[in-house]
Amino acid sequence: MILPDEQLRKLLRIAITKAYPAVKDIEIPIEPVTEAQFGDYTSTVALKLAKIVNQNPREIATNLIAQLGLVKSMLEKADVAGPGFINFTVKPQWIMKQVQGILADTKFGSNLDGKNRKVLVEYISANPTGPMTLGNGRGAFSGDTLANVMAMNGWKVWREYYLNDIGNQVNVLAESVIRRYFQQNGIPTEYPEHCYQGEYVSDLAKQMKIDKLKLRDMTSLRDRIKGRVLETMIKELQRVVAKKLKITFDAWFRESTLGAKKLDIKALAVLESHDLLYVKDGATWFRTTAFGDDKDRVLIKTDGEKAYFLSDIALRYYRFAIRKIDHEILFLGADHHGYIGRLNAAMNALGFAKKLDVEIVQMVRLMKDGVEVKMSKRAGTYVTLEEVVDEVGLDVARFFFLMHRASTHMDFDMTLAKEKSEKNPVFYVQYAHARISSMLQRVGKLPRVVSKEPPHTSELNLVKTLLQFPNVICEVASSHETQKLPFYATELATKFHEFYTNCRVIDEQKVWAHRLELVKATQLVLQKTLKVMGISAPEKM
RNA sequence: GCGCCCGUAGCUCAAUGGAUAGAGUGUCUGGCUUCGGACCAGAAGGUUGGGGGUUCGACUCCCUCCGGGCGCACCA
Repeated sequence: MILPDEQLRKLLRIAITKAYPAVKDIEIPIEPVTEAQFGDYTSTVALKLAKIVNQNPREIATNLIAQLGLVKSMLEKADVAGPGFINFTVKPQWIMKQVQGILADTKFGSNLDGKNRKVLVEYISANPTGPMTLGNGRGAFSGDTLANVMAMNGWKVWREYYLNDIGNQVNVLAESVIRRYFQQNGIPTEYPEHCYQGEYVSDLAKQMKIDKLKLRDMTSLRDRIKGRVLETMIKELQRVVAKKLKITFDAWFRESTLGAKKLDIKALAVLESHDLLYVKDGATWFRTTAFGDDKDRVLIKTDGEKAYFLSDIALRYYRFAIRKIDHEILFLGADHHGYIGRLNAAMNALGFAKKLDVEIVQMVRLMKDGVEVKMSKRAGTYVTLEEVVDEVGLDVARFFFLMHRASTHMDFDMTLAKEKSEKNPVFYVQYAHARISSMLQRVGKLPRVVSKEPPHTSELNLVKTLLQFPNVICEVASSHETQKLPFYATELATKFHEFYTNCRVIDEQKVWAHRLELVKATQLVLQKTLKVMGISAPEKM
């Protein structure tokens, strides 16, 4: 089906070609208008043209309207307003007719912009050294939702969780477990600062069976149990992701795989071939400053161990050179934002510039009764994501996190979230869906009747909101701003509730046919909106 | 000190450089004999942190100051 804004854009493009043949490839913005006095849709294209053709924008708008041609089936009128807006008033019958289109189009909202290219979305990727935090949750829901949206945009989506299963952190975790175990079994030991402080370490220690007779030094003890500890932690992460967050990944990719496949060596060779490596103070450095980074970075440490950054380079080499991924979207916690510079340097060096988008997910400040709770994995003061989801419910948690732009700092007040759970906007949206389901059930085999009344404003507004859905999906896909979805869902629910209040669908013992269609279309779009956010659309509440 | 993010209604947050800055929540006032009142209608609430600049037009872009968060490792 053809959307109204597409249609209007097409008309304007023709008008521009006629009136201003010299102008090529100008972007034509079309926006829906909420205030009735300005019509249904508006365009600022005359204002944009003013700079190009050096002419009064109102004059341009008048010229363009004169060239609009015959579109009697759709347009009521087009007029100039303000500094040079072109306001379109669309015929009510035309708007109402689009409901059929929505119902007939099983792929309504989807498009083929992605051209079946491969996009890899990496999100969460919380380290297996502790429970997932609220910040992880934010990235989880954003990433998962954006992946859904990209799929609707015709991309082949691959969801990946990158698991840092090697490195010093694993040793620290194992040491923490051992020391806790000692404490639990009356073996004198200290518990140093660098060890993980959280309760979960004690739980892990209780699960571990450490053979006391073979106690030697910390290092050998550590090496003996760290594999088991790590796998326990990974299983725990996977349990929460699958069972609590209900998120499915295409792969849980382990950092250790990179070494096993010798990808780090291959990536190094690429950098070497571009003369981007040098040795200083016994370490191997990558000249990232050549790509605008603050300083060069070490890839191989003096002790011969690989630095963490090398893994990330190898990972990109794997994804782009071997797996031939077309694009990557990486969700990173804000505490890693300093990392973007060197990641981009790596992408440039490997020849994959601009193929990586890094989305920074800002910290979540946890509040309780209006007071901030300082959270630290290391200090062991935090509320886990699992606790929050259990407390407020997955739908509430997802909607709440998605409502906020990922780049903004946000407060999450546990007390408030619990208190307001009945009034949470997600219920408002779900209620609209439940209401529809109930209506459709009631309709049954009641006789359908056709109305000759002109459509009510609430009906028109509802249809216009439905017609916005494909645009919302496009906007989210290109901007990566997932908060547009919950806002759209709320608006759609509002428009439906208004319609419901003002227009009867089931009247006495008969059903108004065109309104029934509208209700069905609304249900369809509501379901799609909720589904893309990963939120349920209940029949009853 | 340097870099990134943020500052919008009492609170939590929206707003491709466009018309009178909007929602939810909280406060106040109304609305069900009939499709689900977890709803609807209305009121009040703002110098968009301050000050400059660019523009026909700035919450949005640039400069500066103030306030808050986070980074600045041969840790991961």
